[in-house]
Amino acid sequence: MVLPPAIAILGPTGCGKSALAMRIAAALPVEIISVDSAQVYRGMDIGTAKPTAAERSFVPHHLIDIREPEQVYSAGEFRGDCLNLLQEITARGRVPLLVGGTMLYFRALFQGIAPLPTANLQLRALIDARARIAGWPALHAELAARDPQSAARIHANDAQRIQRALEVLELSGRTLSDHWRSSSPPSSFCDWKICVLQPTQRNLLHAALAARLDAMIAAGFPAEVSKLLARETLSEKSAAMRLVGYRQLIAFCRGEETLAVAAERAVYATRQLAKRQLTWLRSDTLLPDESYKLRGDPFDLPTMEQMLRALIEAMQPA
RNA sequence: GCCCAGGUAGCUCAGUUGGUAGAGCAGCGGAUUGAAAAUCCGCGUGUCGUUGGUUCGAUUCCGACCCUGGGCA
Repeated sequence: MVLPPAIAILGPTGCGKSALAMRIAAALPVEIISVDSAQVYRGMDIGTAKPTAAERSFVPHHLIDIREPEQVYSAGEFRGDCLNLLQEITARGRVPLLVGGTMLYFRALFQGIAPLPTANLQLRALIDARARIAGWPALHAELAARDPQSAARIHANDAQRIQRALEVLELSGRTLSDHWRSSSPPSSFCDWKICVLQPTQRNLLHAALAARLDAMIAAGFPAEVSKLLARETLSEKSAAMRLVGYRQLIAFCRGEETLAVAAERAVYATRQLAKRQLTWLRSDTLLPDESYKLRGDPFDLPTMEQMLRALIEAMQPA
């Protein structure tokens, strides 16, 4: 599959991806596709650092506010939605600009993803119940008997992946490894420009993240969490309520912790998220070919200016 | 000034009946296929406050001093 020309910006949380995107939008006719598993949720604006109303009216944004917090979204759905949007935006004569930090979504787009059965909440509840009695290592042993390849790859403590592997077995009668063999092929994106924002000084990123959380709290983040907690349909175990910041502020909203302590733990969680994102950026399984990449340190302003100019020049219609 | 309790990893603390020490959190590295801001794995040398004494050997016992908290004046 050959994808139409596009620009992608990927980098850890809080490193200025959106700001760079807005500067590109000021110079090129783009539409933004959010590659962010948290910004899909309606009503979760402050804590997910969603683009402002002004930014969203200045340039069209896609894949933001497409789910209620009770619902789920997935890498597979993202791939489908994104491929459709790439076609539509290109047909409108504009350039798709992908911006985000959910690296699994980027990989699903760049490398393809196997056509697997979708999540089945009933079946998951069933597997959870069995795990409570027998323990996850026992279910891992069961997986080892039915799908040795996946069991060898998945750690006995990794409940989430053991559950998924068993779920796929039950729903399709085939092993995960078997599905992977019929994986959709990697896309070809030779006309793409991929900007990788990779901070070289971790302390600068950490300072930016702490400052950003303070700003979020000043902007009413705790009230946003309270409002979500008041929804009777929303479980604290749901994916949305486990998001960085939200999960930690719940303790404050229930009066179990001071704001200072909850905020400190939220900053820890944010730093750990950024670290995992940086691990993805260093991995060579994310993008197949180094040649499409423009790498830069977002805290090194001259480098960023240079990158921006090179990018706009490259995408300028001939 | 006197009395008491402390001083051990970046933080909170455990421990060593004398053979130079380990948890949680933080941090760092890695994995990552419909929950991915999720989930999981790996990584622990630090003047054991300082200094003298006893001892083959002291972070541990004894003395002095310094610092912190509490109490009494």
